[in-house]
Amino acid sequence: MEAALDLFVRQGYAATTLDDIATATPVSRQTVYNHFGDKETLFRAVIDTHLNATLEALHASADRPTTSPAERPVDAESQLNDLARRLTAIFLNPRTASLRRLLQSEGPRQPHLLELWRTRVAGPVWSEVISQLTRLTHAGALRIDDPVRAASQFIVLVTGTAWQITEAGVFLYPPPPGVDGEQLDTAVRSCVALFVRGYRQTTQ
Amino acid sequence: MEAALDLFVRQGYAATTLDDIATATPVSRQTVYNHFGDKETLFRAVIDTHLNATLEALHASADRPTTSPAERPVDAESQLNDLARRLTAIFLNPRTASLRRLLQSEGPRQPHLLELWRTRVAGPVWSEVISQLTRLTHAGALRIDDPVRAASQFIVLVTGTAWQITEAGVFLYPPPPGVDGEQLDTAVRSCVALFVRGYRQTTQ
DNA sequence: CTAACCTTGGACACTGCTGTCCAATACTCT
DNA sequence: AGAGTATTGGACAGCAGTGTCCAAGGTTAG
Repeated sequence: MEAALDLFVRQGYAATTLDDIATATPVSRQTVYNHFGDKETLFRAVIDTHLNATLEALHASADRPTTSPAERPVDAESQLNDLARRLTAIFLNPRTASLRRLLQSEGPRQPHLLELWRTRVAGPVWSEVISQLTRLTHAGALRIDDPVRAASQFIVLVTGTAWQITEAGVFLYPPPPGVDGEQLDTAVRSCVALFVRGYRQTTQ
Repeated sequence: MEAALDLFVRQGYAATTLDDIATATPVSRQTVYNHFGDKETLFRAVIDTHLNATLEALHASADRPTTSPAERPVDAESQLNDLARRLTAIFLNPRTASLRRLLQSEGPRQPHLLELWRTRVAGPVWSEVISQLTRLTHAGALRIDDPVRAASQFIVLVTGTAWQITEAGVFLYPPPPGVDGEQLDTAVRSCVALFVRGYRQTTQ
């Protein structure tokens, strides 16, 4: 299954043959047909499986931080750094990243898959960011008029930067810089710092 | 040619047949073969053509703002708003957007195309942003220690927001909101405002 | 008008992929 | 060990797409 996902991601649905999958896998082509009957069905099963795995990882990650609630000092920057770290972790998780790429290339022809992604993955992430930001605003640590917009900016900053540094190679100027965890961390932290500075004193 | 680009973008290279292209086009399949001889050659020609068009548009856009040089008041926010507007214009230009999507899906198998994009499109954009930021820093309007990082953040904020609002549909929570020029403009301006607030007083 | 050239559509060989069938083999469970 | 089940590889039909060929029209220029 991971092999299938990998091939679909790297070569696209149309260009991936069942022979490719079979040879990259401990099972034979015939067995694949026995199980799924169809290339299309296999494809959906692959997506489904990995989407569910992503969802579980997401929920597991969502449960963790709630354990240390609002009692601790409202240091906006450090809290947002935590949030940003979680965001990048989700974003860069190999499974999630592959799934994202696959949906991006093959999604337009699978609208219900996009819908699933939106409601089950993007939705929770957004609402978590929004709720954290409003909480920090109510606590007086930030001053945010439009939490949705601020959340959008936060997400764009953090994930965009993570994307740039890792998969970046594709479009950005400094050619593939060799993924460096430390470098990524400081870059993300710098984004959070920018965000906090921008939303600390003055209003929109 | 536009039709071919469109089909390649929407269906991917492998899934697009020459019959598709021929029927979407005023010429016949045979004529396509007479001109290009090969599907692969056609593909490269398509990319090449549109990449050159993108380059021309880019240079045309790059020439314009240089005409009003550094004499005018150093109002960081308005100048960066101009820059951001140009960035989004380039980013959302239909030709450029299609090309970007195509390179993203089909790029890994065409490394030299990626190289071209990097050096001829991404490179100039980055260096322009960097030079503007350093200029504003020297003029005392901003305080930026690491212009490359700041440029990265600026680009991520602006283009990421533009992407979210337009093509977004794909991944983000609020489903396709119907592209609204005004809405986009205020969102981008809000990003610039955030950036300026973040880089105005303090350092990092 | 005529000659050279280009386009068109239809036919076609060839290739590679999907999906099926089957007989041989390996595995599992009791 | 033995019955039932799953897996394997090989062969194969059907299909779709690429690239070629060609003969019939169209177009352009002298």
